[in-house]
Amino acid sequence: MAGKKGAGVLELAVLGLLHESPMHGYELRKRLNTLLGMFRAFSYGSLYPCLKQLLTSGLIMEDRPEEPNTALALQSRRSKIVYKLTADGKERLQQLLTEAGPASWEDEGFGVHFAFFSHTRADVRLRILEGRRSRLEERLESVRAALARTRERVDSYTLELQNHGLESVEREVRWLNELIGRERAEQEQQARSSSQTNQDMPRENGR
Amino acid sequence: MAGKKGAGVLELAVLGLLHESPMHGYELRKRLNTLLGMFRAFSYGSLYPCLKQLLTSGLIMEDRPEEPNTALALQSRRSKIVYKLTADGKERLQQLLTEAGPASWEDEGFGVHFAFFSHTRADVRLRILEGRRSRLEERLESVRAALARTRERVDSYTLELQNHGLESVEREVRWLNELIGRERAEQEQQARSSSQTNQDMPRENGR
DNA sequence: TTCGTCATGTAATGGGTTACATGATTAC
DNA sequence: GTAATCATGTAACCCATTACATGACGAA
Repeated sequence: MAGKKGAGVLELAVLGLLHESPMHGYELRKRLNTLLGMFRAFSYGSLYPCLKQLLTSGLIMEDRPEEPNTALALQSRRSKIVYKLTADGKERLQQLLTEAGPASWEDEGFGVHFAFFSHTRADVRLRILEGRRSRLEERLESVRAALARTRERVDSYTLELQNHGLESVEREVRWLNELIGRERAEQEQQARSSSQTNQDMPRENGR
Repeated sequence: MAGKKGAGVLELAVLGLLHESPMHGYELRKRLNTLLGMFRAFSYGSLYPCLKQLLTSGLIMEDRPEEPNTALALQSRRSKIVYKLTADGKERLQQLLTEAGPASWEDEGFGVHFAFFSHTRADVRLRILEGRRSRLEERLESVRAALARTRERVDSYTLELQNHGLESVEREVRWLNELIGRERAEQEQQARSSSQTNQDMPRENGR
């Protein structure tokens, strides 16, 4: 158990998708790439090794529905391999979904983490959104500073590029602001209704 | 000529920056990261090996300005190393700036290629912009198709993510449209003025 | 029966990061 | 004189890609 760094983004994505429903690799990859569509695309060369690794570490298992009545005794020669989560896998997924750190708000990971927000605790969601926002704001500030420093020394295409980048990020920040606002409103509403019924927020007992 | 794949994006970026003015590695990296600000950030761990490789392949050379009057006979112990392009390097840069292929319009390369558009031929610029646009439109189409297929089966966060991605890309397409429009207008104007004067005036009048 | 798609995999490679190690210069 | 920053470099590793190889299955 020492070391054994997970496959980063892919691990979460695979576990998350398999949690929604069991699947075989090929389909997994398609769902992956439509899910993340604009952000990333994985190839088989990374997916299958990842599945293999998850298998050997006991987070997923093969799940052959066994519908062999149809007179095919050896139907298993290079057929589909459907994977599903094990108990350990569910636990691992839960763990991944609970940590709100750089991995969850940097460029590589944010999309995937966001995609599974409906399985994520509300407070974690909020911290991830805020983390990403402040990350982007850092970037904005440093680029704006650089832009102010070098004003008039850059050619028009460079300027155009930096402006477009700036505007894109500003746009994402506005998007995050709106999401954060919604999350906060939701939390308040929940807090209100729970204080009404004299209950403190149940802190995610392990089910 | 056999093999010797260049260091991808970095090679172009380094050659391009050094073409504008000689620099040492540390400064190069800063300029690199402000130039590309929103898109990429390189670390020394990739920059210095790249410089080394460019050095050994003769595309850049050390350029010590030699201002040693100040009584420092051994001023060179671990001092700055300023690099500049060689003739080969300039040629290579020109070559890189002339090819309008996937490398120039895929996500990884587009920003860098665009950043040096002022050193790029007008027709190449146009083809790169159009290449990127059609690349993005492909992506839009496939995501929209997927979205239509799975409508109502996805949870709200996934939907939110996909929508945001979609809008981001649509926005970039609009940006590209405008740039392409400008480029075309410029080309037409140049064509017009050159046809106007091509009978009695020497062609090639630079401003 | 052949072609396109579904489906699973591996080996070689690649481009990059992190963490580390160290020296030089500047500001206080 | 010491801390921060400038400046150069390397080794170990990581995540993923490309290209390849193979096999099953349905439709023309």
